[in-house]
Amino acid sequence: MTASRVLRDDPQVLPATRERVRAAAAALGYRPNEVARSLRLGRGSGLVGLVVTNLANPFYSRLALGVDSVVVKDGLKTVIGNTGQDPHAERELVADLVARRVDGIIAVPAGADQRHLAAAAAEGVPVVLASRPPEGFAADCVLVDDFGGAHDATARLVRRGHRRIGFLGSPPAVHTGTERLRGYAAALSAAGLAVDDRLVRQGQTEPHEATRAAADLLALREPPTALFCSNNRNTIGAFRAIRALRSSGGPEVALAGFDDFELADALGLPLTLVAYDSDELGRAAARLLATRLNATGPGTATRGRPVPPPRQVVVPTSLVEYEGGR
Amino acid sequence: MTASRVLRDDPQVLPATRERVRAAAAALGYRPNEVARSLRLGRGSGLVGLVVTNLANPFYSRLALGVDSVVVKDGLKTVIGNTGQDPHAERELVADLVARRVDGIIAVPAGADQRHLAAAAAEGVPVVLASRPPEGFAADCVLVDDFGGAHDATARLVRRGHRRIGFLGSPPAVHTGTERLRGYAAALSAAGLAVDDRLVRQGQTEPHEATRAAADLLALREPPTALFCSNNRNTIGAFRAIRALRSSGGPEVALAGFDDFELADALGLPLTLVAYDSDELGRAAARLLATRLNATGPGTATRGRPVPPPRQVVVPTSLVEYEGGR
DNA sequence: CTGTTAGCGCTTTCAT
DNA sequence: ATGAAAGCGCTAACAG
Repeated sequence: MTASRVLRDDPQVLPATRERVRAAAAALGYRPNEVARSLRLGRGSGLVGLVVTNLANPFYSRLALGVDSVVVKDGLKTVIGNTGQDPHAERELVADLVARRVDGIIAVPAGADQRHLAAAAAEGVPVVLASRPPEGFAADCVLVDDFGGAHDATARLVRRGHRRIGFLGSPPAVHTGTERLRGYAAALSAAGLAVDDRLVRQGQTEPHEATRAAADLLALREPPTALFCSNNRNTIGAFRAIRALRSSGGPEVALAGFDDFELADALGLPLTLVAYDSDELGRAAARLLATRLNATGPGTATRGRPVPPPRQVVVPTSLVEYEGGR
Repeated sequence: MTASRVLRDDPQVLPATRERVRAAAAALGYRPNEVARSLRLGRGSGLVGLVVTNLANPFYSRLALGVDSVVVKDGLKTVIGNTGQDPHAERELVADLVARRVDGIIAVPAGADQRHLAAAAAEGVPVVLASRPPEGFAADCVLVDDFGGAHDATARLVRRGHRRIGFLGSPPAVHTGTERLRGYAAALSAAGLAVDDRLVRQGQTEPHEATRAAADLLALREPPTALFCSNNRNTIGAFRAIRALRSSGGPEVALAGFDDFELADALGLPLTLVAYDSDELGRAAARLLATRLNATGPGTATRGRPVPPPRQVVVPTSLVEYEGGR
């Protein structure tokens, strides 16, 4: 018992005793069992669950890093679950995190169905959404200015004289993709241009799929003179198609896309990118979670205390130009 | 009690009762508390700790993905801890993972001091090292063929006629860096060339540092005609220095490096890279851990049963050539 | 087949 | 300032 007090820095211990305990603990290499602690304390396990679709995508790894940097400061740890786009895996993962009594969940849901997250929230596990808004339940969330960023990038292409601008994006179920499509469409409308469905290709998740889709667009009878891509996977894929076209003597095609990425300056092609701080996205999500944990007390369902209303943070975007000169 | 049995799929339950329990559980949205389970079972927490220095480096995120893909199949989860090169943070992290009773730890230690990992292993938590061999204690490990890969890449530069080849690498404390330096040196020796210390720069961790170091080498009175870099951060940094030199009318400098990376084919510069399957590195590490968990039983210190000897897996490398044509 | 007892390692409460 | 008792949610071992 006294040992327990010492190791928790309870002041109610005689300094001499404390030292003896400390010495003994050190000698034995003793560390308290965190599993037993969290069981007794009734709080969560001191873990924050992070649910992403693909850690290999730098967007998600930066996000994870941002989350972890804040989470660690609160003495918690991050459990990363990778779902690989599989909705079933995501459901299982979330349920398991809840069973493990994580203190909170930060998720970038893959699809539109968020009932599993709603269930987690209902069981008293605070949920923060990153990059997608909550659907059908209340939760904090951190968004990127998808609409604005896409709008600005597209508008810039228009201002440079492009009238036929293709769109490459993720599957329609992904919120960011559709928001960015909206931004693209709005910029066209504002310029008095119609959205030509034949120039819109949604559904590419990996660069090679995007290369294929871009090549399709560029092979049309009336091909676009510029492409706007809704994420880094599509931009990289489209880049390869454009480069191939150019090296086979075809016309220059302008390229713009959402997400900045490493080596974007080195591709030998002018490139307009919508940049934002993806670490900050993670940090902001973790901060929202921390606030909520402080407000409601970790682990327990809201016990009487007033629940703060859901908050939403929007991370701003900016346009970056890469000259592509060599 | 009966409920407990049902939810554990214990066959000793009347089918009718089982259904009633299942129905009740579903109705209540009941899920067993994993924290309590692991406390009672005495096993670990069903978590595998992964310790890396920088998740934003694609090498580590791929590794993490590989680890997770295998770990999940065994019904476990991965806790990722990012240490940001800080040895102190790494010590704390490992101690904390042990206190959380993770079933095992997979680590890519940042420095040469591995006493914290040895301590974890001594407490009965199986440790698997990735990309560095254990120092001063027994543990399974997965290595890349650092020496061979570096040797082959350097030899190829030599065969192309280069006689002054610079080396850019990580701090000397990093095992891979020194092994790769050895491979570089061996290839030079084999060709009758001496290692010129003025052409060796160790210590760069981030691309911008590598750019600086490469620029230094290229500004020497007798500059190298080729550079070999011991990891992707250095290769990318060196690339920028070489590109800058070229665009200011300087000579062409050949570039080779360890680690393949996305867009390496798109840099407009010929590039020789040492490629290997970094997902496989993670998967292999996780498999080693799984084997050991099956052998010793999770959580408990080796209780009498014979402990299998440490195993070592080496992931092979291959050379990849990127033409860099535009 | 189902229920009772006991205890995993810790901490809160209540003595002393 | 220290210790004894009880219990967090679960399950192994033993009844019934």
